[in-house]
Amino acid sequence: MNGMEQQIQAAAEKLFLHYGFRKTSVDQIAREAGIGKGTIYNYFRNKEELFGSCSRHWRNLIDEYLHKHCDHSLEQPARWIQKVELRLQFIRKLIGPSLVTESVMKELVEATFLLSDHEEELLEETLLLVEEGQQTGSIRPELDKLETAKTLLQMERLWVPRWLSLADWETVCEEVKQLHELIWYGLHLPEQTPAASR
Amino acid sequence: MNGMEQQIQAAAEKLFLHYGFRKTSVDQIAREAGIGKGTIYNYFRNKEELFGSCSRHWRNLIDEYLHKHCDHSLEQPARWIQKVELRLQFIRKLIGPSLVTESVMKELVEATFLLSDHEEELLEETLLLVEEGQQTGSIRPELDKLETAKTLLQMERLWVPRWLSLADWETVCEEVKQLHELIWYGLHLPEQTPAASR
Amino acid sequence: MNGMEQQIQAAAEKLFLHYGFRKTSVDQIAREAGIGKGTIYNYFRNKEELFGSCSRHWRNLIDEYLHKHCDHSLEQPARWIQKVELRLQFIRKLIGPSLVTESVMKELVEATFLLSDHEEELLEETLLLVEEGQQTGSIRPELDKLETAKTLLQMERLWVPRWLSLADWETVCEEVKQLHELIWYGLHLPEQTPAASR
Amino acid sequence: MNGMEQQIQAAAEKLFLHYGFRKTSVDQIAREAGIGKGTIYNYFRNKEELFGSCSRHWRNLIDEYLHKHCDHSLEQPARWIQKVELRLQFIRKLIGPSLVTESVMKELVEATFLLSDHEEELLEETLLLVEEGQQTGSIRPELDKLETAKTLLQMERLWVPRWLSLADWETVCEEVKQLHELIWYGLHLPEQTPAASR
DNA sequence: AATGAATGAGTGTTCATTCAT
DNA sequence: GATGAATGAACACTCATTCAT
Repeated sequence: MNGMEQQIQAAAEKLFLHYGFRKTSVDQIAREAGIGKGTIYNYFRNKEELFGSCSRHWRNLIDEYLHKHCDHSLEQPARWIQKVELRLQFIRKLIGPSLVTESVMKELVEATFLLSDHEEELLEETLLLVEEGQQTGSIRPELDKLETAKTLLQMERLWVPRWLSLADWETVCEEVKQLHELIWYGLHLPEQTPAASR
Repeated sequence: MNGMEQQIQAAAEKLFLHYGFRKTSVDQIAREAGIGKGTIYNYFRNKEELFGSCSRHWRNLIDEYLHKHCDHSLEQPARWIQKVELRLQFIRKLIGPSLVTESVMKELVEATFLLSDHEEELLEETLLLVEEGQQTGSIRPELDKLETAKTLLQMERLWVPRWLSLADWETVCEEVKQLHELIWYGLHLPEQTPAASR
Repeated sequence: MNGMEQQIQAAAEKLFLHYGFRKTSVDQIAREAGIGKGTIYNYFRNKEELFGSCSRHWRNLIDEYLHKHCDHSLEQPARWIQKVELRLQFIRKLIGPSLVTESVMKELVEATFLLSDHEEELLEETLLLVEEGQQTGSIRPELDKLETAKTLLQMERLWVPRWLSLADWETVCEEVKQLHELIWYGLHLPEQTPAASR
Repeated sequence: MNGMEQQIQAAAEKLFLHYGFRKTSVDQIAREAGIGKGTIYNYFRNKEELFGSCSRHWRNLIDEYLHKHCDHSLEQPARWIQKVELRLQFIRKLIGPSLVTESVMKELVEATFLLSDHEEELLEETLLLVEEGQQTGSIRPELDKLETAKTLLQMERLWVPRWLSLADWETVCEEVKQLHELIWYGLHLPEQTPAASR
């Protein structure tokens, strides 16, 4: 990836992160990058592909960031919560201090999550988490592994745009904690354990 | 609200429900309503406001429907699940038999849930639900009422568009059940009750 | 057809006749008509349809003109030649005094000739001409009617753009005469009548 | 003409013959030639001039081919017909087995025929043909040599693109035959020879 | 009040040509 | 001489909004 491609992508990322895919025009990107409009099309087949490239970049950055900052000694569910928070933190950094609407966030999260080659990977990862939890006795063994993993993944995917659109980081942390407590321990009083939920 | 206003809104609702906000043009609405395009602007400041009015109407319809069909004798969490399912059912009815994409659904759900004047009301309702659960002993007393209610509300809001966009009603019910089981009983093994979750 | 539609079409015709379809932009037409670009699309689905409407108009004008000016008392081949000349004359009037390139002319002639509903009509007309010639003894009876008619039609279609692109009307008439003399009497010396043409 | 110039032109010819002038991009040509885009502009002022050069080349090739294959012992009009067919045959070879649209053909034929410096030459050639016909008694002596030659030349020029765009070679031959029969013997019954056509 | 014709800024994309290296 | 990245004018088409009638 040469300098110009990076220059274009940098401009595109900045604008996509602030205005989303639809509300960012190719003209805007060219202007932001300080280049001619046609130049963009020397590096990217079209607007969608440019966005795709940005998404992939974001995903990679997130992966790196998580890899670097995850504390693998943490027990579940703390480790999972940590991961969610790190992810959120990083995307926030990516966006910078300016505000972003929830709908823009949805576009972005969908983009980074929905990369088809990534989806399976994410699911696998979540599946491992569930299995580990069941082996170490922290997750109920009667839960269907795959279904549970899918639900957890979907859950995060649904919440992330909201969290990213909240201005106040403390509120975000509060919500993350709240949600995971709920997911982990449930609403019910423990003594009312179901005989067999499935 | 006079007849013309209703006529416009009825046409708008029909189209918004099928094609979403963006893919419904003002021309289409006028044509559907059998009136001139300009007339719409005598009753609604712009397209967005018209959509807002539709959203409010849908919300009211849903409220009525829930009020009519809720079985108040049900215990928690069955009652909550029932409510979610009723809501889904009703929106499905509203849309009719034709298929709707997930993105259209997101627009709709966001619209009906995000009405700022509605949010509080919904929260209050959910709060009552939590309090009741705690009083009857089905929800852990140590959970913060408000935070829990917020989380539950948000949860539904996030999942609903997904559920509405699934073609197969059985899959929907499966997912609803799955999610609520999770929320209710949590992931963890009951014997590992947290000493103090907050 | 109301005034605005005429206004648009008039502007479009003027420009199409001078610059051809491809080199006339929708912006240009709007500017020429003194209206907004979008207005054009209220009356014509797209640029092609607008061109189609122009073509149809031209064809009708030509038909009218021919109908009015044809001297039906003329014998063949004088009558056919007259028709060709009248057609040329009229298109010239349509275009006005300015010069037009041959390629533009080709576009135009193709457009007016190739209107699918018109093609058959033209062929039929030419066929009648051939039949009449054969009956009155002015056209060789051994010629295949249909093939001959097709050839004649094709011939005119191929020559017209050339004639229309010539600046000098006298040259045009000379060429028309020349061609038709050729077609009528052929190159060969009459005494060498073919026993069998091949 | 050095090697690079030839290399460029070869690539250009190949592409122009398949896709026509407009649908062949300079990028394509450079890629086909395996050189940089800018290099083309070191040898040809612009795309049009490059096309002109290609046209001139084709013309020369055709001339050579005709020179080599013409059977000079043939009588008129058979010789002229032969020439037309040879020309068509060669252009077909030039293009190769792939299909080409009529519009591409028009571009090509126009290009090869319209080269202004070539026109005179072609005319001269045709003139000789007419003169010879008149001397040998196969062409009516009262016809104006120059005018007749011009008409014949133009005739071929106009028909060739059509013939080249027909997929079926038999149909082509049929049409060629049909046209030349017409040109040679005319439509009229020989006994009605005009006293003085001019 | 009702109209709907008119608007024009905005969209993504193409490609012949230029020019710094 | 050779390069190919950079260019930007040009293209057809859309649609929420306005405003004269």
